[in-house]
Amino acid sequence: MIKTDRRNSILSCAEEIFANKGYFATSISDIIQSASIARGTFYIYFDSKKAIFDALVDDLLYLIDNAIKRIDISNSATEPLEQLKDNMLRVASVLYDKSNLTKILLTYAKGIDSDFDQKIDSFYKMILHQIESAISLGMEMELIRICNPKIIASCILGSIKEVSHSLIFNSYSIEHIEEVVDEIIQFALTGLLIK
Amino acid sequence: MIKTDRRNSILSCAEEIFANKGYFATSISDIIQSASIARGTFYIYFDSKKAIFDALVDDLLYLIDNAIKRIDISNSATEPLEQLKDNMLRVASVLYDKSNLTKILLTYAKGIDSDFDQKIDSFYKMILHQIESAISLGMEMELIRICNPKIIASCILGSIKEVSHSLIFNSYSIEHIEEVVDEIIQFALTGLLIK
Amino acid sequence: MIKTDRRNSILSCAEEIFANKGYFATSISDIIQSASIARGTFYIYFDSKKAIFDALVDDLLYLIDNAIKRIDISNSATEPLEQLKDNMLRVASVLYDKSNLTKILLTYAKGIDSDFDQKIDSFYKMILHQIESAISLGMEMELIRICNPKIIASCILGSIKEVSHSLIFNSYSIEHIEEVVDEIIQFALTGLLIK
Amino acid sequence: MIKTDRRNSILSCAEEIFANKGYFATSISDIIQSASIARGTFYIYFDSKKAIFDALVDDLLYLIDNAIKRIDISNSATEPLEQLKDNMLRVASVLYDKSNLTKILLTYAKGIDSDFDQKIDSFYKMILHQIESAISLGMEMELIRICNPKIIASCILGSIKEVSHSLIFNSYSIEHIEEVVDEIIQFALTGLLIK
DNA sequence: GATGAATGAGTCTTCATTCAT
DNA sequence: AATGAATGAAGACTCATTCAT
Repeated sequence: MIKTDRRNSILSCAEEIFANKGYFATSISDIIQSASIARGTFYIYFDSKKAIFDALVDDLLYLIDNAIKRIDISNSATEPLEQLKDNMLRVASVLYDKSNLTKILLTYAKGIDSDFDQKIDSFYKMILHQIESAISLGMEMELIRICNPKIIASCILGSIKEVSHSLIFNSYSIEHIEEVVDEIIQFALTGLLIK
Repeated sequence: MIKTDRRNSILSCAEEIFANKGYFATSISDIIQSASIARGTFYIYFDSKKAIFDALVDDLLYLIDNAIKRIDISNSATEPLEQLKDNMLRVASVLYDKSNLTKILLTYAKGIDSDFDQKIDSFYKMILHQIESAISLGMEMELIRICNPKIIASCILGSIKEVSHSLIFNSYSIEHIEEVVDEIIQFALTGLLIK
Repeated sequence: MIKTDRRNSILSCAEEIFANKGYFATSISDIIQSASIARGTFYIYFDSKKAIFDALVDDLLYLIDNAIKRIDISNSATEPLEQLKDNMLRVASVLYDKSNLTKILLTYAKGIDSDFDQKIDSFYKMILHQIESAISLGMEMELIRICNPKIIASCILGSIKEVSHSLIFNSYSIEHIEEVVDEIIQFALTGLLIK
Repeated sequence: MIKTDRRNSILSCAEEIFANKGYFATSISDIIQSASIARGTFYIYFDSKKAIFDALVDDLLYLIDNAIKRIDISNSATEPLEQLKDNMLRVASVLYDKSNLTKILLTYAKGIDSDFDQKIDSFYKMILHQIESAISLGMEMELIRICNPKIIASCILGSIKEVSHSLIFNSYSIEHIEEVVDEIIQFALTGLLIK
């Protein structure tokens, strides 16, 4: 088997197992059994259990990061709201496509490795920071009411995480995604009260 | 030492360590060292590592559960919104008081034990269900606009989780809590757009 | 079993096995089997395979070091030659007593650990340095002919090592030791030629 | 590449690595990387790791063996002492030329393989025996004083080993070799005492 | 002849749990 | 009740060797 293919095959087996059992409950034995390879073969492709987990998480973080485009507020651009929705749809599509990786990310918990903990932390901080900036900008442009951008950014990130969690662990089908994104945006923009 | 006191002392040591290192990175050695007891003593009070973790999480789940009162819509009661805010403040106060337990709950990850995974899952499902019911009720009473209660319930739970996460891991002081709760409620009720 | 006893028992089993099979061919399994303990028990007493080997070698180096007394050339002291012989007898007695440790030391080879390699190296350098100093002093005192002290120090150390090797691996009995020491001293002092 | 050349190229790479890292710390990976060959290629030329090590050591043992000529005591021959010195110079020259092999031999330790251990052992025993015979002969010819030939043979072998060790690991230059050999011979013949 | 992906036996090490004192 | 020495199952990782291409 070609090296790249084998590597991908191992990655994909590991992905599924990590997603279902979590990092600690997953053993190298689980992975090599699922990938039908020998113990040593695993270590040709990955330096350690940590390393393969890292590779998987990196993949997803990279994809999410790339799915988010900075909102362009020049007049020539499409409506900021439209761009926001596009961003969310792109992210949603990544999370949906890579639902196992998303499970891993959403149920990731401290304690594997401090470098690793920090990487995840930094990633979420970066996302929070982007949301916060967007809110602050909206406030300056008087599109968004006065609020505490830090708290609201957390609300928005939390909403996305939790909804994703709900959907992925209840295996929603892709068709509903746009509806879901709309619902979240609507909620964030206008709240729940009847006007 | 009285049995209950010793048990509590072990619990409280374990709580702090679990909160800071996570379940897997915490060893029985860590706990008995911090509690200044012998290895055997630990097993007099708790059946296993799982058991003490379970006891800790149960504590918090119980407190949170008790902090949430079903909203009373009889005329004699206070405003539903006021009741909602009181609920959130009570929960916030529990989370704040038991910040170590909250850390444990917020960074809990799959893989300790399937019974355990399910317990956490059920707990959140129950919370989601309560929020969902409240929203549905609000819709019936025409206080709340037409929306998908499942999704919105996730948004609200996610908001609360993520904001709590933010606050606890950045050690906010208790004084701000009411402000934070207000901000979340305001966000959920009226959204972000300027009217 | 008392901790110290157990530790010593493990040490002594390991000593024999290391002496006979060498560091690499000795496995932890060999040691625990010989000591009749469980795998985990070994690690209560020693951090690693390296660590127990280190402890053993340290023991011997310490004993050898202590057996060597600096030669006192004040008039009040016994003859330097007598002191030299006493030193050699004391060292010989240590090597004989701890013949397994001596086997380990004499057949030690690079490659276990660079820190470790250096420790052995330093030890021998220190011994060489002491011999060299003694020779230089003898030259100054005009007891010893002009020679290259570095080379001669190596000859003397080499003689001692090789003779020890011969004796230990052919299990000589202790009674001959004084005769052997005398022979070496005689050799070093007057050489082989008939005058 | 011609078969012999490739074989030699592998041998020479292995030689250097074994010399610097020792047998156990040297992996097949180290060798094939240094020799720029594929893993399988190594096994075309050598049956195993042991086998290549064996080949290297054999080389040196053969050269040393050949450098030593039995001392001819017929009247027509040169002085026995001159012959002795020639022997030592020839051996020294081999050790110097093949300093990596010499490093390997000098730091060889038990545990690779019992056949192998025995081969080294036998080699040294053979050398010891030759020295011992020469001494005994010298005693019969009344050139050498009465002594214990076994012990003295060990002293001489040990001296040569240790001095070689010193020189090789401190990278002496070839010019000093004759001086060193003279020093050792002088030491062995006349000892250290001022007459 | 050459390659290098694959193998799997073998090692070290960890740690939750037990139990005699 | 308390102790802590002992346990051993289980896990991660290494590396000499093989073999299909």
